[in-house]
Amino acid sequence: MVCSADELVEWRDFPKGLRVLLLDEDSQCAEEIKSKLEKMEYIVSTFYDENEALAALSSTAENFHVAIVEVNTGANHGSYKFLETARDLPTIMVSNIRCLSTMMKCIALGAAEFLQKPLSEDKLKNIWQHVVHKAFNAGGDLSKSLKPLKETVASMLQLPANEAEHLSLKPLKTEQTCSPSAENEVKPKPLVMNERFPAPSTPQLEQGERVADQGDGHELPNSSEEKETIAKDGLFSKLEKQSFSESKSVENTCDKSVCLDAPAPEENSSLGPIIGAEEEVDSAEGSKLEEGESTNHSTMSCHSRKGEKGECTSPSKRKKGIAVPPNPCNSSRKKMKVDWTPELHRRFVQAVEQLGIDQAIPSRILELMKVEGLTRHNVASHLQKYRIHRRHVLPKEDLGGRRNWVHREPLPRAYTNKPLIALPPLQPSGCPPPLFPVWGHPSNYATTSSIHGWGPTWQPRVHADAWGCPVLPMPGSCVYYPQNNASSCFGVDHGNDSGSDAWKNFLDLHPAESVIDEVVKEAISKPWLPLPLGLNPPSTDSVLSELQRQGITSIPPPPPPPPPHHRRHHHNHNT
DNA sequence: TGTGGAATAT
DNA sequence: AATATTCCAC
Repeated sequence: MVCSADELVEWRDFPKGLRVLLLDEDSQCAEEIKSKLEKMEYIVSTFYDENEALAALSSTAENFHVAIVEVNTGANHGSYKFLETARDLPTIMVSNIRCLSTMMKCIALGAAEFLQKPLSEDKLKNIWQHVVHKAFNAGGDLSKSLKPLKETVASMLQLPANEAEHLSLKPLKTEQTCSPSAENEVKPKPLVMNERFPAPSTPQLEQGERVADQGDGHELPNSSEEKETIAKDGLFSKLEKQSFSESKSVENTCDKSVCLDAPAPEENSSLGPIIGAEEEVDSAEGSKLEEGESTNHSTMSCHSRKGEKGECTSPSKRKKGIAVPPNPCNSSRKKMKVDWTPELHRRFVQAVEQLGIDQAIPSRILELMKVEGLTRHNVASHLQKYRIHRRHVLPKEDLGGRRNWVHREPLPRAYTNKPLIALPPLQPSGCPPPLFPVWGHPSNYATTSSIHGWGPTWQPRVHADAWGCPVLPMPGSCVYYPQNNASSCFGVDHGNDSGSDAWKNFLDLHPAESVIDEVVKEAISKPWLPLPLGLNPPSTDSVLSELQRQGITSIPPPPPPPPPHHRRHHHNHNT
């Protein structure tokens, strides 16, 4: 793995401070291992008796980051006991024996790895990987010693902690929970942490190493025995102390990200992929929103801001020059960018419909949407676009004489496509909708991001609302369009899916009632706008008759002609 | 103050 | 292009 100088500087004494619980009945052996570990600046606590070890563990569980336990065929049931007890401590089994079943058992019981003695320095040196792996892949029950570790590592990698959070274990799991029927099918490929932090032992060691029986190692960023002289605290020690005293190790993250980010494609080994996030660290107002919005990581993705590769700390960006201590914890957290997935958007549209286009204001929409973590700003922003789209697209389409949404060109495949996944019904008043999995990570659908349905080609079929995925008249359930199927919230996809013609027709002929409602409302409030049903000529008469047919007879006096909004104008406050 | 919205920034 | 931010009249 190629590391730049900066990187090396940053990580050179990385494993330093990692606390290792060493359990080996053979004191000789234990000493040996301990000595090696200490040479690498791991902090070792040796136990010759398993109960002792367990006792120590239970009293100060969080004091260890990793355990190395010796197994021998003999009376070692203890080893298993330890293994079974210390579940959340990454445990590496070591042994002289080569017994597949023993190995198997250890692994099955949760051992992080099974190493064959003798232990090479390389093997020992890299045990930190298990710690990191555990930190990022363990469930919610992260031991206290691992949490700070995780945060810091994430920080150093410019990986928003919260992102790391949901990337790790439970990542896009949500999907299953909310859409029971969403089986296997085309589910969005979850961006799992594993992809980023492959289990230490096996595959990921592409750098070659660590298969239980071979004893070799590879060079890691910290390949530095000679660096022992460095006075700096090891990362681990820093971590646990939570003494994020902005020691440069933290601040430098930016530079690091730069250098890590830059590397050639092929070299993106374990670190490569992780570093996707560059973002200026503006702690100040960043953290402001943080609390409020970061609450639901499951919903929002934390994208990094594009662009600014290197200038993470560009001073020019900071407001008022208020120097905020770069707390590693938030320093890497960014404002999250809401990804308006089809589901989220659908919710939005539904809320808008429910309120009526005229009553639809951010705060109310937000309320109706019941999406935890979503902010009024998010909604406002979306609403703005939504309105713009309506204003621009709808009328325009109308000009063509016939509505585009009437003649079906490219049929929004999302509505007709096979991978429809039924979701539990939306309860307008019920519990907040389960959040959807994928609005998470850019990388999840990087390839589809461009298709957000805004293109000129996009034509809602049922008018509904140009934008929206109309709420389909599916009794009791809605549809969720897996994001990876190249149709984002607007479900644009122009394939011809013959198999779903019936469905298409159904939709064409039976717009959802909510859609109709909306159409009616809009027709009432904005008679000057083209009638949306698309089935009628856009003449006033038609509109009126349609309305009457719907039982609506009272029509408010036409408000002054269009000029929609526009009030004061604006001066530039650019840059 | 806080909110809705348009204008702008990223 | 999609979102976030900023700005400003209420």
